[in-house]
Amino acid sequence: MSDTLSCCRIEIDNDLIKNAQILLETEKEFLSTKAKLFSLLANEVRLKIIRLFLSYEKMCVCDLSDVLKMNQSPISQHLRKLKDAEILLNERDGMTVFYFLNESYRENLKKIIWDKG
Amino acid sequence: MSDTLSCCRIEIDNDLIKNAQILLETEKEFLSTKAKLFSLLANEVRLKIIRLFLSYEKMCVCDLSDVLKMNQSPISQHLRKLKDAEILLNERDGMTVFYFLNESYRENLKKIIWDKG
DNA sequence: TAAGTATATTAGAATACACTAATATACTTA
DNA sequence: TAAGTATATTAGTGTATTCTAATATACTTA
Repeated sequence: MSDTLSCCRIEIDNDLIKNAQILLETEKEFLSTKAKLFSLLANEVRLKIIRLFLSYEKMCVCDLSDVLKMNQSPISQHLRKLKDAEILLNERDGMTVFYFLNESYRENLKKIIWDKG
Repeated sequence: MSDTLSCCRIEIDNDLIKNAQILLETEKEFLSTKAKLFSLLANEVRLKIIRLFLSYEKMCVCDLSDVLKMNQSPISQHLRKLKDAEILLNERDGMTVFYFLNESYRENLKKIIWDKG
């Protein structure tokens, strides 16, 4: 896409175009980070997992596998993504690995998920 | 995936499993709807478009095409998705189609996009 | 009406995603 | 140490997403 205008309209507001570009440039990193967060929440299985951790403090992979009636492998893969994003943390207790919410995300996740809309 | 347990752990909390399943079943539609909303916000181009409409009342396809430096076709396609979800509305003025935010979504979108996290 | 403009739609290609199946790893216990 | 268990990882397949290129539609104006 070139930098030339996409149509030849007369009433083009060049200030609007310029200011809007500056706005997006200013918030570029922020919006990119947000989009990545939303893409994690966009998957129903991951959204369910997060929803569960808003009510249940700790769960192991088996618990989630049983609750969601899914094989262990995809559950592990989803947990990995949530852990990479630091939304979840985990700790090992013997053979069992317990996952739990990173508390610094709790309030924001509650708002994002629960607010009307 | 069968309904049988996914591991043979002793300390399984059957009440937790059952209650968690009931919780998800209760919120099933809600979570599914939310996941769809998040999938719209998960695309950087669409997130930028929504962000723009939080600051600029109305824009036509050309405006967005110029601001985002993208061809008209993908912009139209993204706008279609946002319109289908009723996040955006539009109105035609001659040859120009102006898009604008569905005001009933504004506060929620502001919260979702802007809150910390 | 004919030509021109803004927008919408479609087909197709490249990429990303989420699962299954198989296997690897880390830990426990006989 | 050997066998068993919970979790993690990987390869591969089917599906979904997002773009480009081409074309269709709706409107305007000469």
